[in-house]
Amino acid sequence: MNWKAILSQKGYRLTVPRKQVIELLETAEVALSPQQIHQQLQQSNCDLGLVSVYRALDLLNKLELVTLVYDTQRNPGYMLSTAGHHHHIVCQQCHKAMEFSGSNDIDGLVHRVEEETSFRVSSHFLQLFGLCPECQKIKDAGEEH
Amino acid sequence: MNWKAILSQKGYRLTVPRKQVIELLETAEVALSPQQIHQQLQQSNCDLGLVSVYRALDLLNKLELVTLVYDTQRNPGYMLSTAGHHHHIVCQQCHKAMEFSGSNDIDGLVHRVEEETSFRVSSHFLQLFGLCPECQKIKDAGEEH
DNA sequence: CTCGTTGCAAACTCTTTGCAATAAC
DNA sequence: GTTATTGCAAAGAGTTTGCAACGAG
Repeated sequence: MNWKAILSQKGYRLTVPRKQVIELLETAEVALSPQQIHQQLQQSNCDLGLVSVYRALDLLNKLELVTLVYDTQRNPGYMLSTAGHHHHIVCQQCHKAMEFSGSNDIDGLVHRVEEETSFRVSSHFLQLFGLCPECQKIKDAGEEH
Repeated sequence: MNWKAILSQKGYRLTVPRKQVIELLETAEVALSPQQIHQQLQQSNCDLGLVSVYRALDLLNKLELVTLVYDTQRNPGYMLSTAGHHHHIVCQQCHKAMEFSGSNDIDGLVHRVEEETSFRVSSHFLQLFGLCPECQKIKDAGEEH
């Protein structure tokens, strides 16, 4: 289940910009914004336009190969997605992001809210913010004495 | 616990634009974007600048008198907030938004994720999307025969 | 009277679009 | 060769900022 197969299966081409964006995201633990991706690729001597980054991310997002998350300031960040519906926890300090599967836990809540509000719930967005282990250590060390 | 008291207590002035923005939000069931607020006030012969709407909302948000929610397209919308930490359910059709209190239900999830990921969770963002009762009726009626 | 606040215009950031040149297949 | 895709430049949306004029306390 690799991205190349998915792309060509749907009639999309395996182009250099798409390859570079995916390869960068594969090495990144952190969710990256379009601008960050562009910048980092420039520094790796990949001479692609910012517009292509946007278009690659749009497509990959549409194909559910990447996921869009937000930091606490609501800046967008993209990361590779794994199968299924996932939520994300984002480090407020270094912006490292991890997926977790939380749908089961939310089902009860969704049902309660449906009863309370008479809305019919079709989707949800949940994101946690906090500190990753590394940034906790840094913070704790900084707070000593 | 009215907004006038809160404003003046903190040294902010009770100005016309702030009054108009709050009064509009008091009558609105729907979460409104800065632009929508500006437009609707213009139509009510309130001649205030869009910039003032932004600044009023910024302040009111900072004072936690209004809350910022998003629709499925990630357009921002402001609504009056009630006390405590709340989440929102937003109608995908008419953008009507309602608050619900869900923190208790999420605590278990938060603890599980903290153990799974070793992150320390400090805040979360949860928003549900769906159809409000009215839009359900419209949709169901439209789907007949 | 004083100082927070407004309104305008201009700047800014992020994102999208049109179109000719390019490259995947 | 055909057609999707790129890159540029330009447009667009939404938001922020500087500053003189204004008005709430």
